[in-house]
Amino acid sequence: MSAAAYAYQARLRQGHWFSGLPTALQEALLTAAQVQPLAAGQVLFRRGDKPCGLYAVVAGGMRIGAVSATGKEALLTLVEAPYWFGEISLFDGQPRTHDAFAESASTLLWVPQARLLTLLEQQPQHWRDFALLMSQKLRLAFIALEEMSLLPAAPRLARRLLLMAENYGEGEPRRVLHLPQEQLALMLAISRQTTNQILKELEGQGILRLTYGEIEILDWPRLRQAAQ
Amino acid sequence: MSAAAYAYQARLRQGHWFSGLPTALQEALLTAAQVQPLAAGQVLFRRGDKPCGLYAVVAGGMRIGAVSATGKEALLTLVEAPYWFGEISLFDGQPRTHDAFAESASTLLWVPQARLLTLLEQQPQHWRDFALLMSQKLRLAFIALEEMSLLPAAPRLARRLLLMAENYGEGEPRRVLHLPQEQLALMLAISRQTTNQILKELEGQGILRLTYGEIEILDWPRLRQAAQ
DNA sequence: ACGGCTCTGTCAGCTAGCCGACAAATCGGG
DNA sequence: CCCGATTTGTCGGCTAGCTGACAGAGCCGT
Repeated sequence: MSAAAYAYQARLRQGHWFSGLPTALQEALLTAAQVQPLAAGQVLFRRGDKPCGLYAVVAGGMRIGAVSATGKEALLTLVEAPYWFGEISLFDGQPRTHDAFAESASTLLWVPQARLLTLLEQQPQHWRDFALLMSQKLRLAFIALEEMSLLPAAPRLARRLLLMAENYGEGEPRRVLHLPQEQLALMLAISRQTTNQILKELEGQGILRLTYGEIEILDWPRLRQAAQ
Repeated sequence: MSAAAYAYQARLRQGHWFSGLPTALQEALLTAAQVQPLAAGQVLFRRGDKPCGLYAVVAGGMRIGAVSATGKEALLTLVEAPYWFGEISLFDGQPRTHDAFAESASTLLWVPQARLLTLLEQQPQHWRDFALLMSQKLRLAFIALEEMSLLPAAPRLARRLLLMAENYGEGEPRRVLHLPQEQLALMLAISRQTTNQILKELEGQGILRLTYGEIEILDWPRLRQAAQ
C-alpha cells in the first residue's frame, strides 16, 4: 500500500524478530503497514480497547503499562525501536491488556488487524512467526515474575537496566537510558526513593552516571555483577 | 496411535481451550497422544531441558515452578485436569522455562514434539490454535505481575484462591483446594507465616474452612469481595 | 499404638522498603 | 532571563511482612 513504510526497513532489520522472518513475510508486513506518527504523550490504545492490529516502534519510544482502580500506575515496559507489540489481541481477539502511549514524539508502523488476518488466511504458516513474538514476551514475563519473588530490589534494578539497555533483546545495546527514576521505580514496583538510593549506590561504585532524566551505564561487567 | 488417549476425551472437553478447538484437531491430538502415568513427586521435565512436546493433565495435579540459584523455590502454579501446558517450547524450540513434577499420582497425555510439528506442517492454520494457549498464559502472567506490584498480600491471596478454584479458567469450579499453605505461600511470594495469618483471618470471617492440607471455600461472594 | 513426618498455629524481634516532606537542581517556554 | 514544572537527593518515622523458633495436631507406615 503506502510505500512509506519501506523507509524503515533497515531499522526494523536490526531487530531480532523481524530479521528472522522469511523475506516474503517481511515484505508483506511492510506493504501492509502504515506510518503512524505520535505526539509526545499521545495515547495509542488503552486497556480494554478492541484489537486494532500490530505495531512496530521505529522512532521514539512507547510506554506500556496500566493504571489500577486505586489510581496507582504499574509500568510494564518502556520500549524503543525496533520493537513490535500488540500481538496478543491478534491471536485471541480479546481486548488490550495494557495502555500504550508515546513517551516522546514517536513514529510507529501500524499493520491493521483486518489486513493481518487476510494475510494469515492466505499464509497460515505465518501464525507461528507471530506466535514467536508472544513466546518471547511470555518468557520475559516469567522471568520478571520469578525475580520479583526471589530477588531483593537492588539486583532486580540492575537486571532491568541491562534489559532496557538491550531493548529487551531487540536492537543494539545503548549506553544511555533516557528515563526518569520515577518510571524505573514503577516498572520494578519499588518506591522512587528506594530507586534513587540504589542508583546512587551504583553511581558511587562508578558503575553508573546519573544526570537529569538519564542513566548512563559506565561499567557493564560490574553492572552485570551487581545483577548477581 | 494408542487409542487409550480417547478414554479421556470427555474429561478434556470440559476444558475451555480443548472444547473450542475444531473437531478435526481434537481428534488429531487424541490420536497422536500417549498416556503417561506419573508417580507422586515424579519429575516430568526441568528448566533448561530440551523441548519434548505438549502435555495435558487428565488426572491428579502438576506443580510448575522453579528453584533459584540460592535454593529458594518459586512456585508458578499448581494445575489440575483438564489443563494443557508445555506449548512455549513448541513455538520457539527453546529450553523449558520451568520445572514440572507431579503433585500426587497423576495421569498425563503426551503429544510428542515431532508428531505435533508434522501435524502443523500439514495443517499450519492450527498454529493459531496452539498460540491461543500461550495467549491465555501471557494474559494471566501480566495480571499476576500487576497484582504483585499494586496489591497487598491479603487480596492477592484471595484472588489466587479464586483462580485456583476455577483451575485458571479451565474446568468447573472446585470447592475444596487440596494444597498445603506452604505451597500457596510460594506462589504468592509471601512467607508461610503471613499466609497462615491471612487464611486464619478469612476463616474467622467464615469465608474459608481450613483443615489439614486443605482449604475449603465456604462463601464465594465474600471471598470475591476480599479480593477487592 | 507408636514414632516419624508433614503441616498448622503463633509467638517475638527485626528490617527492607514505604510514605510524607522538603530543598535543590535542571529544564523549557514566554 | 525569569517562572513554573519536572526531576533528583535525602531526611526520619513507620509498618508490612520476614526470620527463626517451637508446640501441637493430623496422617501414615510398621
